Amino acid sequence: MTKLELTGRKAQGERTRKAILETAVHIASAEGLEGLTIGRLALELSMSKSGLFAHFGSKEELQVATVEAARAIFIREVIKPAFEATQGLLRLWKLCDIWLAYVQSGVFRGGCFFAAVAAEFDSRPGAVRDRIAEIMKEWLATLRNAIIEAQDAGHLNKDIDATQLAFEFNSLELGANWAFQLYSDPRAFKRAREAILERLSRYATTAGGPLLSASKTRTSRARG
Amino acid sequence: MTKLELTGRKAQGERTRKAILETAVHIASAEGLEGLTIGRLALELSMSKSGLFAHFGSKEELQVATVEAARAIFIREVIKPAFEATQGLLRLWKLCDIWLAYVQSGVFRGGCFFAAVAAEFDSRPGAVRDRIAEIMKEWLATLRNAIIEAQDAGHLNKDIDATQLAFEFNSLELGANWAFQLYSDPRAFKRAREAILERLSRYATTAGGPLLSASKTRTSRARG
DNA sequence: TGGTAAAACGAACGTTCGTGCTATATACTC
DNA sequence: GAGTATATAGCACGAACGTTCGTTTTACCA
Repeated sequence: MTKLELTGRKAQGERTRKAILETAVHIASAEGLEGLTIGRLALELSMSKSGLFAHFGSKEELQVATVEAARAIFIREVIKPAFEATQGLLRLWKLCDIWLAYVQSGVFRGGCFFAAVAAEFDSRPGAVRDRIAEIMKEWLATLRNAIIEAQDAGHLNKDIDATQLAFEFNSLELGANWAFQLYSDPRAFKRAREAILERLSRYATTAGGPLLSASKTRTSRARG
Repeated sequence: MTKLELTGRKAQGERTRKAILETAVHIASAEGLEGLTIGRLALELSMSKSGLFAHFGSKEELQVATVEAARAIFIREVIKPAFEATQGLLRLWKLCDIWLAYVQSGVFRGGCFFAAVAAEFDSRPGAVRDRIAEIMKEWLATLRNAIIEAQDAGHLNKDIDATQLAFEFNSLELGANWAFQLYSDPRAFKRAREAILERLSRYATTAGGPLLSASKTRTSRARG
């Protein structure tokens, strides 16, 4: 019930907090969670530093909240759409394809939020780093699960190592993000897709193959 | 001649500069080029901020010099050792294997220097970003060249796309670096090696195959 | 309409940042 | 040993950082 009420004394604060975090995610994806300064954030939102600060209590809390907000966006924009596909090879492919499309779309100036902040915090112990590591592990586990489900559905060869393949797909996605951010070259996404599809089709059973080629043309049409 | 003289009025300054940059590379690999502050650097080297600052003139120049120093280390520790191998499949494998071993060795607290600073500066235009992009392009070109040489030597199938394969290898290396920095899991290197070797052996001709298996056992023995 | 709690503000705190300016210490040349 | 260029130090600056404080505005409820 408390989640649904849009008015009330506490409602305005909640709305402001949401607006702050939305801007925070955008800034942080480009300038990092440390480059995300409270003054800069306040300026962008036309509010006072102190008024903004009161919503969080410390910079670290702001950073953690920003990470959490980015996770919600990621789930909404990538995970959920991919999970509309039926479990199996198609969903696995959708997870990768939508991830790449989302990064390429340029919704965030800095590309993948988590790739950016993971590199920033991987040598900086604390609550922020811990949460980032958890969330990226979630993502890796989601990939791995999708692989196993595709195996269980009979779409994918059963004797491939799901952890290994998830690692490879994740690496290719990170590689595409890296190349696009540094060279603005959209061919990086094509290369990542090609590499992923090559593996999928090589490991696909006769039952899984058709699923894949159907998805491939559909995606191309949507992008072209 | 000027390069060889180790004494002279200008010599001391050169030596200090070198010492500064060596420390700078270590700090920057972990805390980033922006987290690399002049005060912190001076403290670590037991010298004054202004005395240190005089060697560079601006923070940006210090950052560029640090990037240059990291490049020199990378060439000395990865490129040169790999180029001792004969041109062809072996050298290609060495480039990847030594890169992974170097990151795994933990010489830098923050893992691959360039992976770290590329993520930090990819949305920050300027001389630093430009130099980082150039150097990483050099690395990608080195990989691509090694692939083409392996093809020319008859070790590798001629109809594979060298640019595509270089992208995939680079991605797997970045992925291993990412996983190791975030989870301290050395299995990430094993996974990257496995993925690279799988591709190499699949694309290897009958002439190239033996080269690879010889190198594989040699590396395993060296690491065990 | 008056009371009240939440929300936002403005000003200031102590630090640290990069960057000047000026002076001193060092080491080489003549 | 005097002269000189180089290398380092000391000190101060303006700006920005995260954070705290007391106050004012806003919006709901009785």
